[in-house]
Amino acid sequence: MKLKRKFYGRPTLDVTRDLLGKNLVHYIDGKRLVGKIVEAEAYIGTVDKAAHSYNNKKTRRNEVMFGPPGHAYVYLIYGMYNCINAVTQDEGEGTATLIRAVEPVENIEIMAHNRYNKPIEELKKRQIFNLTSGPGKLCMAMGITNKNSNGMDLCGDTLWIEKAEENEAFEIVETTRVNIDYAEEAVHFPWRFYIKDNPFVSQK
DNA sequence: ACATCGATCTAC
DNA sequence: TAGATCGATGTG
Repeated sequence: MKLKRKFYGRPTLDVTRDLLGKNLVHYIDGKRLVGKIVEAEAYIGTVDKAAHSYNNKKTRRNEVMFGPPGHAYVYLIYGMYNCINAVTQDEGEGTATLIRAVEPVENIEIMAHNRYNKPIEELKKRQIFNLTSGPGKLCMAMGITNKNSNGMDLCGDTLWIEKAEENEAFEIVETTRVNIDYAEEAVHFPWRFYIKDNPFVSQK
């Protein structure tokens, strides 16, 4: 069942925690690419020096962050990778959740092709666990780019998040975020959440 | 117009 | 641990 806009229009930390165990779905070329969200981080612009939206700064890149909740903020990073966020809270607040890792659920063989250009049978075990275990990796595996997905309505029919049919119980780990060394005091905010012991959680 | 850099990943 | 790679951003 597809998450509704009301789900996203809540405090960012609640949304971030609650996204764990949900399925990210990209309907592309007539196929559902699906991954279970196992790691996510909150970015809360007003008080967060790690956020693109810090200090209420709107730019052409991050304007989607300031739009209504339930939309995808997808940006290009390091010239070659994409990262996907879900916009949260209320319009104008500049808050979002970065999806950092998923576990492949449907059409993993397409993800293998998107990542390694090889049939899945030829992948080594460590390559399987490397398919979607990071924000850039999962976007590559699921065919999500800044060009095709930035600003996409997550309540539409192309890119969305849905409740899984069933979920094993899991424990949530709450810790500090990754690769934001420049963010001064925000470095210490415990705004990274992941499913304990899940092998698709990103390293470090 | 131009220099800088990044919410990353891979290969060495 | 260094290098890839390029659009967005800030500065002049």
